[in-house]
Amino acid sequence: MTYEQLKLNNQLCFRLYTAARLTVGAYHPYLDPLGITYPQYLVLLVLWEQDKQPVCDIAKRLMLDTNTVTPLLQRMEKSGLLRRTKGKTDTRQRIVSLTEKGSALREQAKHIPECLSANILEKMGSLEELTTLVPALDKLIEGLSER
Amino acid sequence: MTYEQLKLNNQLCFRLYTAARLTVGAYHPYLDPLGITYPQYLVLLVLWEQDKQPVCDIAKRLMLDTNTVTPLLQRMEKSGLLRRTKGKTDTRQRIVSLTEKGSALREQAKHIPECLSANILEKMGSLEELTTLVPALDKLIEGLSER
DNA sequence: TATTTTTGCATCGTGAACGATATAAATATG
DNA sequence: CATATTTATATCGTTCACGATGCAAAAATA
Repeated sequence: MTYEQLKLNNQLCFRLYTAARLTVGAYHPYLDPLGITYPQYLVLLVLWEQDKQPVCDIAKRLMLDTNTVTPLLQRMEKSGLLRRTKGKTDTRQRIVSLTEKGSALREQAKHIPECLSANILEKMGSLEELTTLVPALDKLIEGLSER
Repeated sequence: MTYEQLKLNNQLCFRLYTAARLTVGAYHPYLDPLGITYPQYLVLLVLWEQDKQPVCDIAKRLMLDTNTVTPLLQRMEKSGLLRRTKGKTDTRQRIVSLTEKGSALREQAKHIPECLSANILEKMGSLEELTTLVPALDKLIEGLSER
């Protein structure tokens, strides 16, 4: 019995960790001109789908905790992408809503997904294998996220 | 033509990003008792395979830059897991070698991969789908990492 | 050999992630 | 109604990830 399983190349998690890092990196050429980071882009995706959400709903959607999301939102408020107002029914809540600037970015971001697909397609030859990733990742995420 | 592609649920990268986070998180119960983080575990995996490597080789192996790896190694040196000595043939290099403590951790870490597999198996029912991830992730990583 | 370029490592600053902890408001329970 | 618990958010500290930059040693080139 050796240490075979302790070899880096046998580790699924390292692949996920690396693939995620590199994929986020592939967004840089498209997000830099908009002046936003990838996590900020994710927040915008959520708000573009539905504006005016409390912090906890955004956090749930991104599967992050508020201690990650709150500072993220504060930075985004500072850069004028959104506003954080006190909730009316529940005064503990902070309702996050897009500013004009935040809303307008949607139009500029519209083509990012296809740009990225094209980019990856060019580098990989085919997107076939990537689509097979989706259900497996979903199952993994579901398994690891249940309490 | 709508903003369909801008929906969070249609984003592969978000899945990768989330799956990676959650999987790293699944290591916590096993790494915390050893007093190391996941990136530190990765460094140890590399050094356990081959001791006494220059910083750049470790960085290459982990597909990270030295500006990430150097502080990581400095912290690990501080906690007594490794040493960083000046290279003899090439004095620019810093040769990283395991200490007694760093080497000894290997025995304790030996069962982590199978613990994690068992853990995930329990939560997902089957590991079948996960093995299909490996070749797709490898191809993605290769595509995104070429210069 | 002298000069240029590249390489290996380090430092700095910023933005995340996340554990731990705090606080006030809402809700549940006695 | 009073008290206990939960919930929504925030703050703090540590560790990463990474762009930008600096520096000295090695390698390449003139």
